[in-house]
Amino acid sequence: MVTITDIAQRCNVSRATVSKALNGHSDINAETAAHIRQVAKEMGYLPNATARALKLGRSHNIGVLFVDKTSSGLSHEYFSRILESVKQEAERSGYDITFISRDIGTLPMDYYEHAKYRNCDGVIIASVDFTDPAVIKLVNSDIPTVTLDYVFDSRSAVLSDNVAGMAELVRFVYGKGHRKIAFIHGEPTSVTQKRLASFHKTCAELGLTIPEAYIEAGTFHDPKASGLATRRLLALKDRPTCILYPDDFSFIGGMNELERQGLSIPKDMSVAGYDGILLSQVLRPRLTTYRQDAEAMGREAAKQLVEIIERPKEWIPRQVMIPGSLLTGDTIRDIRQGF
Amino acid sequence: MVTITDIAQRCNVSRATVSKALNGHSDINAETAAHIRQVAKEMGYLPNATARALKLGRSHNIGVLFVDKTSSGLSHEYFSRILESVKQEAERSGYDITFISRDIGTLPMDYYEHAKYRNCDGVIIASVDFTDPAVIKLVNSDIPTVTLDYVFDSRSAVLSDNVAGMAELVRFVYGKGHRKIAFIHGEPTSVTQKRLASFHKTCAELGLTIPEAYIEAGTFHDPKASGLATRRLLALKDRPTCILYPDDFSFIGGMNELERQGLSIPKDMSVAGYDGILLSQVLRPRLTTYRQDAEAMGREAAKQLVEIIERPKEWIPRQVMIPGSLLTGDTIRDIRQGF
DNA sequence: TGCGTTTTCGAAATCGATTAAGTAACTACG
DNA sequence: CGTAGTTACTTAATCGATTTCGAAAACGCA
Repeated sequence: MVTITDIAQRCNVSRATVSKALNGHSDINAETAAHIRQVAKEMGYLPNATARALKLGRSHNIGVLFVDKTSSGLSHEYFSRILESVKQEAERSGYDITFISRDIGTLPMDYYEHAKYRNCDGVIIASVDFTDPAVIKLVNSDIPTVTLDYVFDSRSAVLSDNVAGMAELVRFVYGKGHRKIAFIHGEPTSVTQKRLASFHKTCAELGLTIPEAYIEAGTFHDPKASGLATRRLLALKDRPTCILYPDDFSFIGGMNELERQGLSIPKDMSVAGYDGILLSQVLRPRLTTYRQDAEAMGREAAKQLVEIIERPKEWIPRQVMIPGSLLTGDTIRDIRQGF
Repeated sequence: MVTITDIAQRCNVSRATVSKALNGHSDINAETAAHIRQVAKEMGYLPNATARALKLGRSHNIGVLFVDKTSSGLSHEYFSRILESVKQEAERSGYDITFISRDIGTLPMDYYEHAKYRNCDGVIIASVDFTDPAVIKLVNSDIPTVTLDYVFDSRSAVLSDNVAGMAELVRFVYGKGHRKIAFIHGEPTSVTQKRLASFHKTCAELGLTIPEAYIEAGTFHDPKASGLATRRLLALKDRPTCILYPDDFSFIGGMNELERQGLSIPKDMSVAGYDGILLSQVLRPRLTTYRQDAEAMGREAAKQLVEIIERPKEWIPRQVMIPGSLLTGDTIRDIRQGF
């Protein structure tokens, strides 16, 4: 590896001069600087990120904290899209991405310690149990963090607009004439809480009274749970005409159950998902769903974090709400009178 | 952050002694070492990975190279499973994972330069265009690499056993009485080449003559292409009784086309996928497919790489073949006489 | 006691880069 | 001409850890 010392010898200047020339300091003669840069290029010089990090106390490395659980980790398209987007935006600003987890090697570390150990300049947190003490410790530490879909006091967060999304979905369904709308929700997370509240609020605004039985507890990313919930809904005396699922993937369970009972979508039952993953748009009929803008979320999270890292003085914690968009699909039947 | 110097002062010993005590060198008195370790723990000492990396020339950081294309990057479950598995195994050995890409920040870098810049001890390469000069440069460099599903000379590789997988799939289908088996394959990659060759070889061994028209060119992870290929197959005078798809996800396109033509699976057409992603096993009927053991592949790749990094002398390039397993599913109809 | 050996620890160099402080040499100006 | 200011560069310290070499102390044995 060619180092700054090699260049210095070759140019008959000190290492300091090379460093300054390469970093564009003003106290180096323009010609000298140009020559040094030229030689550096010829020799194929690359700065050593490690040495730089040690000296500057900045690693230009961003940690990402995603859970490992198969259920909602990288296997979930929503999160893999976010990750990809975070990565791209971070790289545009000169940052690399490193995964943060517990227990690196034999030493037991918590998330904070791992991030410190790796000198991460900041951490992006998504898809974790936000009540985990280790997560809370990290968020309350000296390391800048940005969370996704969860707000911590005095910390920046990027949020998918679940309230608007659910409202839009319900209004769309209502617009197609549906009055009996069931909702299978996910685990009791803050996301679920928001969607549920928005569901109730929107229904109330529309003058709908939703029976208790139309609200079913399911699980994110779990077709089996959705299948069972669907079965319970179909067993009701007064069946809903439309079922909203926790997410697109778990809808598959509902799809199977409907098929099993000989009901066709959307003729006999209207359905909608949430997320707008690739699968939802290749199914036929195309699934009506609300697409979360994972790309924008990842991008925004990375931007926010870089901002905190590079301009800590002027930084003020912000919660950025990212809107999604309705994918109308073909799974909501129009049951208005006269249609 | 508490450094080795802090501990040294607190213990009234030199930094050298602390370092040695912490690393278990033999020239430190057992009691002294124990005391130092005790104090280090009390003070919450964590080694600085950056400083260590600079001095030792080893970063304990593994780069992973995945393409960014939406088609087959992280959004593909096969690769996200591999990544997760690589990460877990790497962490067990004390390594972290960093993404490698071109152009970090403003400086244009190729993969090799990026890996060098970050002092990666090794790189795991998957899901890329293996003919890309930048990839080839990396593979032929001084940086240890392990490739997935592709072999470079004098380099270690971990391979999914596509030959055995396809053979097993074909034999299973044959065992159910099918003689007219069509195969929609993916892009002309080495994986496709192997599956195709294995398909032909197995058919020959079974005494089957497969008409040219039964071999269709599709695209991985692309339901649309599979849908079109399916349509062409269904338009044949002498239709196949079974269609093998490039992968589980792209099968969705075939599923839609069959549905559109009023054909039911497996009554009117038998089908099989490849990969064994979650989706395949929540569909009803359950998809017959060959599950690639992505977890084992990621684990093995990480193990191999750590081996190269830590024991470069005794290392010999190896190609490890990872077997998968047939998921019989319910999409192959038994059409044997008398059944 | 004397000399070689072992044990235990420290001083100092090192990894590659950055930067504060210092130093020539040169310029400007009254 | 002398002083102040500018320009262009160097010296040396520094980041946090590791390691070679050396040295003092303790020990062993005749």
